[in-house]
Amino acid sequence: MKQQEVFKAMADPTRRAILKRLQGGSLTAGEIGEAFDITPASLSHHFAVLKHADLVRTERRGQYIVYSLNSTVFEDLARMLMDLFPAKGKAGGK
Amino acid sequence: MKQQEVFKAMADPTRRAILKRLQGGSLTAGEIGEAFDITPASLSHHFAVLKHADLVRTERRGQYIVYSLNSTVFEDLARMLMDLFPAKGKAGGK
DNA sequence: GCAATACTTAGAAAAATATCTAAATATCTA
DNA sequence: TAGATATTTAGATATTTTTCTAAGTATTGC
Repeated sequence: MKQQEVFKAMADPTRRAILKRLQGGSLTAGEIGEAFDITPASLSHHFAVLKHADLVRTERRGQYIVYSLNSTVFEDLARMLMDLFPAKGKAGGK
Repeated sequence: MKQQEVFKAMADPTRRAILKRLQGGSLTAGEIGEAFDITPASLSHHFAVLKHADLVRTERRGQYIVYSLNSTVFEDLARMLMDLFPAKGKAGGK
């Protein structure tokens, strides 16, 4: 996991909202964009950041591009966080 | 939890390194600073961001100011992430 | 092939962030 | 109280990020 890229990606509220929209399942770029008051170009930039962080996956379907969540990275991130703070009850910790 | 503040705080590598240093226990601002090639003023700015996100707690001890982790927020953040991605195995999810 | 649709890339402007120097505040100790 | 140490605040500058407009690429359907 590229930690820096992932955290940077998560730091923007628009991007977090995009991820949230994808919770329900895959959507095309256009479908995602409907929810935001932002140009397609700006949206595309956000997609690029999310993709670079490997938080989303893409697949072309005809003239559409379909985005979906990459749950794996979320799991890694959550694990990383759990690792970052000292376990209070348990002995664990890397 | 102020989600936006927390994510923004975590997005900077220096701040994540500060948090990491605090895993071992409380440290004074100066002790933390030893590890970084950055002025006390800049460091202080990072402390302010971390404090604002409630990721660290402070306590004055004489002329020193002692910083320590606030594990609670890390737990909240980890939970939030688990919530953000669709549970694959379990049925859960808010 | 040509026009329409969906999306991305390039380049510029605006806004936010990180860093610095200088000065201020708080506390200790002589 | 004065001087030294620890840290923060203020204000300026440099860098990064977000957003936009305009132009480019890919695909569909006539």
